[in-house]
Amino acid sequence: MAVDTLETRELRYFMAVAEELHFGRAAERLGMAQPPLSRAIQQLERRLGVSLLERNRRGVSLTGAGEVLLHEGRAALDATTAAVRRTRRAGGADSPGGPRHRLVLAVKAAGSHELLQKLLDAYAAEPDAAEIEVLPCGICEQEELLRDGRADVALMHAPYNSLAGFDSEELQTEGQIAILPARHPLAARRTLSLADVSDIPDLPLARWPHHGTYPPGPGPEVHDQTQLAQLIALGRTVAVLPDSARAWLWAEHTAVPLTDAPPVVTHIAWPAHSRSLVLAGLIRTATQL
Amino acid sequence: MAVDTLETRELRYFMAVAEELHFGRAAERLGMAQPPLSRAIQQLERRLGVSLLERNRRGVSLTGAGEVLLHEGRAALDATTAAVRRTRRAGGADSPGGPRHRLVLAVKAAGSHELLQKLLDAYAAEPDAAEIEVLPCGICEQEELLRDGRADVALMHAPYNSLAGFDSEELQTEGQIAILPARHPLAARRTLSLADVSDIPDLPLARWPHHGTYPPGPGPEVHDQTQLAQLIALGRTVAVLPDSARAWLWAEHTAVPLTDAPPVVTHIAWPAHSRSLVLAGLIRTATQL
DNA sequence: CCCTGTCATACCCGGTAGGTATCACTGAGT
DNA sequence: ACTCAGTGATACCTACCGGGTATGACAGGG
Repeated sequence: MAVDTLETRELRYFMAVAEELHFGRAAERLGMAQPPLSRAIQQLERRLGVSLLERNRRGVSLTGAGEVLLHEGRAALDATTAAVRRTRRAGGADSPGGPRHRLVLAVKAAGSHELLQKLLDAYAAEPDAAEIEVLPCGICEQEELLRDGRADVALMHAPYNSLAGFDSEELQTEGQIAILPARHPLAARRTLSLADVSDIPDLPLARWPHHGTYPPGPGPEVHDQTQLAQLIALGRTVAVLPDSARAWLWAEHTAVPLTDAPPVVTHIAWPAHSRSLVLAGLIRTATQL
Repeated sequence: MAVDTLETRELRYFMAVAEELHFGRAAERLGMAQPPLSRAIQQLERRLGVSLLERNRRGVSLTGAGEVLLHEGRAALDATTAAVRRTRRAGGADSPGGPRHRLVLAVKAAGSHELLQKLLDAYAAEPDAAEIEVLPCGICEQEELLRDGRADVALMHAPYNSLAGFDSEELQTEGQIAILPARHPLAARRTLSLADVSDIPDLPLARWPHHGTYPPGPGPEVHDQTQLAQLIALGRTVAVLPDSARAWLWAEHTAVPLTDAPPVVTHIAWPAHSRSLVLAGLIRTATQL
């Protein structure tokens, strides 16, 4: 093999070891025996001319170069699986007499429902509209879905989502509100500040998972809107959300505008290298809403 | 092999065929015989369950899925070679007693020389400064260098460079000037508009290569600043450039501010997934200039 | 009608990825 | 201190498959 190539297989092997930090478990995860895995990693290190793993007594740790390959390799593997997924999708819909591409649009479940509705309606009215599959997902998951090709385009919400690495267009800006139990004293206020709601002794701020982990804090951990709504209704927590959350308020909830919360900007985002005409049509529709 | 994997080798093979649209030439480029290449592509198509190439009599053309794989595969291959390059760099400098990472900074040759100088000086004064290798490159080449890992960070100039797919911070904004032959009548003006300089019959606008190709137009094709300077001095062309180009004007040149040209914004840009501490240090220095 | 250019098929060979058995080493527990 | 459990490395074997050569099938062009 050429000395400066890196096969997908080798990369998968290395990622498994780098994540498990244990050859045996990594081999098990890969569905193979440990010795060939050890050998494969050694060959990889020899070919790259770089030491990737520190074999200590009792376990394995990453060298500096190993850390780099862990990060860069993740991006490369994601790009590869994205290529497979998007090619398969393009091929499956590639019927004769006009390619009927289908786009997968990732949206935070129940986020900006109104905007999504308007977008889908407007796009469906376009003359050469493709089929749009809506893929609901958790917070922050859009980025991963775009990167590994499970989605082609996403609605994202700055500053909750990071637009880094994607192309995007701004769609709408909204203020944020605090959603409180209606019986709480603060619910009577006309406006609130972030400081007001972040330090209520009997009403700690709810915590959402961010890239799989919850930020530290006293508040309850919630992972969907229903859980959150219930906890607020029960007077156990308070949440800060974009204006459009008013659409699903319960009777036991009160929404109070926040004066100093950063505005939430909804973007339509897609992988920067996309060149699909279908995607371009959807983006055009979205920006003209 | 698992049915949903795509080996780097297969991707390289497909890219060669997709670009050459000819199995024989592609095989030659890959340094192999044609039959195994044909077979490899067939296996790939079978495993993906998608037809990638249309084998017409007398040649080959891409199907829709093939077009998608050509684009997505390019990104995936770039990400893979980037992983190798960056890992090698990290490993080479990984001497005991403190990793001495080295960053590669891509800059448009002779672009914003003053800013670059300030940045390098300021960064070198930092307590834990790494070594910065400056990689001069042609117009628009920064993006490619960042994508395939030959560079870690770049100075880019919106709107000439596209920041799509990268993280970036704004460093400076400057106006644009027209650089004319000093003896030309328009050189006497205090200011000019874009319309003034884009339609001078005897002085067509010079054309720079953009991603390898020249835009159409009557002006001369130039690919470096010296060529351009000479053609202007000879009274053959006019150019629109950022303010900082005043630094290298010749005696035979006259710079006239443009009133309606879009401002040029210099950014420092890096791959969105970068997590390197060394890079973070350089970026911090840059934004505090 | 042959000849040329193109991609596909048939067949063979060698390298190598992967399996099993085992070794070498080290830390923990008694 | 000795053993034992757990780790990664080594040795060796096998089977698969990636790659080569020879050739076929087919279409256009002179």
